[in-house]
Amino acid sequence: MKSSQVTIKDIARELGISPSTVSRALKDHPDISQETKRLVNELAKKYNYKPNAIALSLRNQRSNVIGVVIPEIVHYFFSSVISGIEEVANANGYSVMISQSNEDFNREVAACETFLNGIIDGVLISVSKETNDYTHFHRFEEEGIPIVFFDRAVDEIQADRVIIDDFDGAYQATEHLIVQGRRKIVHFAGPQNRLIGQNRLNGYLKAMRDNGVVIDERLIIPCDTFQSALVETQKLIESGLKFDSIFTVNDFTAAGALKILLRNGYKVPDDIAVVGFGDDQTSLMVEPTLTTVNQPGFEMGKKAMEQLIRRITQTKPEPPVTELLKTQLIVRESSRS
Amino acid sequence: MKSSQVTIKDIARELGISPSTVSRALKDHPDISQETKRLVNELAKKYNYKPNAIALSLRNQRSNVIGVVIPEIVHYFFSSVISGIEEVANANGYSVMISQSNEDFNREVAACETFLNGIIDGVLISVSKETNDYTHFHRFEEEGIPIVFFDRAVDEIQADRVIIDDFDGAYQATEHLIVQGRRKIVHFAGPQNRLIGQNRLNGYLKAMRDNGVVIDERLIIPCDTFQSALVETQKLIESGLKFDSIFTVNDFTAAGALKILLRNGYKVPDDIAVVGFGDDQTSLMVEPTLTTVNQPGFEMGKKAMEQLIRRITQTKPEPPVTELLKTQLIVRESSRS
DNA sequence: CTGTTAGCGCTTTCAC
DNA sequence: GTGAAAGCGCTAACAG
Repeated sequence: MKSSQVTIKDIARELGISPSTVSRALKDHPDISQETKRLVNELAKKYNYKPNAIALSLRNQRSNVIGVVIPEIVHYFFSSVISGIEEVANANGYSVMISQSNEDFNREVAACETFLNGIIDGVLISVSKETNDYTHFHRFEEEGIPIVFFDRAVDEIQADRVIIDDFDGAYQATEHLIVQGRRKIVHFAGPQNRLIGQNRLNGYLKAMRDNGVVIDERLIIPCDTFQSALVETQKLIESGLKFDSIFTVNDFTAAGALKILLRNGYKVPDDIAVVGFGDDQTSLMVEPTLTTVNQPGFEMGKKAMEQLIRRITQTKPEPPVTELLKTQLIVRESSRS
Repeated sequence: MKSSQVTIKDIARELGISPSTVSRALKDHPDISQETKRLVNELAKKYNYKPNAIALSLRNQRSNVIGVVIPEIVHYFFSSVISGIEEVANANGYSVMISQSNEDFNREVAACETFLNGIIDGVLISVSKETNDYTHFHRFEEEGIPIVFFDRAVDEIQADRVIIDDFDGAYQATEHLIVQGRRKIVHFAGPQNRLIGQNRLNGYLKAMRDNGVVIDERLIIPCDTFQSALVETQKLIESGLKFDSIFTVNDFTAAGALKILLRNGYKVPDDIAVVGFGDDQTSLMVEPTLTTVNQPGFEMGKKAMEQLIRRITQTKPEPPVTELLKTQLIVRESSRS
């Protein structure tokens, strides 16, 4: 933000006309003569004139900047969401400001504080795992700044949300295994204090019941990282429990399970089938390729941003909307009989 | 950016004093009486007053916002860099605006254009693979906006850079293979219009020469994605050329090569050793685990942001600085004899 | 100790 | 068809 920017004043001075005329000429205002417009535009191009976004923001009370509060960018899913957000933002003249909470409550609050300084027109939020107090979100409501929650929503706040149909995704994945003839299906489950973990477990349970498969509680194991999957899978094998497949809460966990299975001499999918969740890039890279559930992250980002723009530009208030995005089962080698 | 924000004027009106007094009171200016300060601060707290960042930016000619132009956030490495950038930015009161080029030249130019609207104090850039024309970068120089390049720099622009010692990393990786007794080492090389691709190739070449290994040009193949590695590795095998190891420009390419090798019945590392670059999460998940070169992404982000802040706040011009970050060879199963 | 004024860059009434 | 003036929110020089 150094001083060398050309302003409307500079052009006006050089042409011996007033700033207001220049402003109008640049916006092709009908009152201005063709000749003046020509002169102004010529000079603007020559000096690479760009309207000063900050001055515009101050004047218009709109910055065309939106804020994103997101747990951790380093997950493929979240970075896909950001790409979707950016896609729609760019297409509509918005810029995107990003702040990570790193799943830490205090950082989330700090991120929201920063966004309350008047610079943003609206905010997209995915709530951190730690968060149980929602006052920092209320501040946006007070200021009249629209919020759209994505992926991780909060019931206590009246706002739009775009979320994944985790239940259905897990249901499809489990039913797929059953259709392939599997019955002793292990589930490596996510944390049960979060909806996402609950919904995926519930989808698994429902699919089992609907298909008359006996549920063995011992096959439902809390495990949601690559590292813990290495440990838990080995324990599972050594436990002597019979199982013919594993459905995991995410792809990293599946990759860990897969690795340990192979190292113990199991054939995948012949002996044990493996299904992940998320359609992370990794699912294509492991050998055999991993059956998984596609989470439309990019799509989610797009929808969330579209909804936010709708809120920012709406004239009359409308009730909050929840958009549920469908998942898609992607069958690959790790489960194909 | 709705209207409900409390301003200095509002507080002044309610207290029957002037806006300037309020402004001064809020900054604890020595001229203002304790009583007035108390009154002002009380009201400010009561109404949740926050200084309007946009007005401040316009006034100070500094926004405390920086821009980041980055190829693709969805790579673990780049998102680590962003985390590093954010870490330092937050600690110093800066906000971060992100724009992805998706390795597309036109999008990179568009991203730069947007950042030229006066909203940013400085910019961090990692150049897209496609970029061969650098005029859009020059615009920042003209406007007096400092640039720091990270990871993918450009010789044609005089600016700070924080880069990985790609040459040394590639040298170490290659020498490691040689020490393991490999001689016919394939290199899947990155684009040669980027320093990063050049340096990694050069490191490979130097290590070969230093160790008296004959260089076979046919074993140097342009290939830098998972998908292309699937194709190129198969072609390589079918070509009948003899090789005993592959060193790739990144881990995804290594993962692709690994997959095809295994599918063709090769044992890794017994028949063919594979070494990647980047220490992506994937390198641990594939089977066997992948020997790779650690790139300190988070560190890079921090250093780049620190350097940018130095530029933004510097009083007298100083010559450009290049910071070279050391890599570390991580030996895993894919190359251990 | 506090108020007035001017101005950051831009637009938009209102006036001629 | 064009200009002058006011104001978005804030601050700093200048006056008292």
